[in-house]
Amino acid sequence: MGRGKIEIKRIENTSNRQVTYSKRKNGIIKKAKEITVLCDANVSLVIYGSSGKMYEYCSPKTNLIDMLDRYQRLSGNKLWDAKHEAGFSLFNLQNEIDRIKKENESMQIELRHLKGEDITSLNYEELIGYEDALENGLTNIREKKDEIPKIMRKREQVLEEENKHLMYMVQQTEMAAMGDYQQHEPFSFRVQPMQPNLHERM
Amino acid sequence: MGRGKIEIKRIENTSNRQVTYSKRKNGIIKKAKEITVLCDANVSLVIYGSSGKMYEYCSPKTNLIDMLDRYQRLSGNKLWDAKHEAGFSLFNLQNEIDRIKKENESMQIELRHLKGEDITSLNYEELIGYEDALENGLTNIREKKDEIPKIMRKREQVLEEENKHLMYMVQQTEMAAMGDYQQHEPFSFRVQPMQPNLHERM
DNA sequence: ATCTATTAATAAGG
DNA sequence: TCCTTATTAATAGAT
Repeated sequence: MGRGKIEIKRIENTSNRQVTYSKRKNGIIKKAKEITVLCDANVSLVIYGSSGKMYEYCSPKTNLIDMLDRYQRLSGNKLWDAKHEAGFSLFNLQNEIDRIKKENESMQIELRHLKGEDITSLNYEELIGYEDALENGLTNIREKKDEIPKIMRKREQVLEEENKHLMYMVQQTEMAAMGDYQQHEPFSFRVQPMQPNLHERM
Repeated sequence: MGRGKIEIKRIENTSNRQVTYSKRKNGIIKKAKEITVLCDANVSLVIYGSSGKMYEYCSPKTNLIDMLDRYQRLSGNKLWDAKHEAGFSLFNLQNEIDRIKKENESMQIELRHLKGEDITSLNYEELIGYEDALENGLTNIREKKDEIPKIMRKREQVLEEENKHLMYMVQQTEMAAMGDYQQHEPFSFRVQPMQPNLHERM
């Protein structure tokens, strides 16, 4: 439908392709809106081209979640498998959500168990397993915790030494200033810290 | 584009609406496929009408997850907010996924911390917190664990008593059978267990 | 972006 | 649903 017929294959001329993309994109969106109004249909449409900009349309009064739910209800996995060749993807998205939710749930349960909640349903072996895990965790945590006083002591020592060094520098500078009345900013030099990388977490 | 011009408003005649829906649906899907091929575009399209059947198209080599990711990257939340009036929904779905993923991640971290892994970044207060949680969990788990031998002993006792009772019943029955040679199935009665609901988990 | 010749979509009818 | 066809709508190429 234009000055000439075109074959449906990739338009090699970049600017022609861009122009056609823009025109046809608008056309599709218009059609989507029209079918929505004319036929009480629900449409969800997302387009992006090589330019990168993405456009979307979703008919009012619905959203993709509803559409997914509806799709799930209306089509079994078998139908889905049959349609897979089209490159459909909504199902994958739902699958991902399901997968994450399941993961979530099992982690929640494990967390509760580790905290000693909801453990009525656990058998002896499971209880032993959690006990071991907790003991192990406790050992690790306590090891780390007990390290901290040592680190603090070390840090204190380093700070003390740095302090001494600074005191010495200050004294030296004051002495120098005493002998030089031209000096207006007696303490303007930069003292390099002796241990600049002492940043262990506490 | 037809025998007459039509206004873009709901077609009240049901069968006309159905027919138009079907034709236009095919038209949109065709257009979607065409723009995909002609312009290297990516299109995701879902349609359903009042009939209930749902159709979808998604261009090859992409899927909705990729499209969502791309959308997220290309458009800030502000753009999203501005577009909200359209009834768009993909964002909601992505938000849900993000939310669950975040939840997931923080649980994974908490689990690792409880197991004493990746604790280098924890400060003293956090370490104390985990220590308390672990001690508490350990107490609960051990309490439950220690209950089990008691339950087992109790169950053993009950079984022993039940055994005695059964022995007695068997003796009685054998005696009765001795005095009655017509009896062909001497042990065919049902012995009721004394404590039918002893099903505590082990 | 706008124009317009031409093709494509489709409304109405069978 | 499919076919036909008159008519409108979309758009390819040019400006």
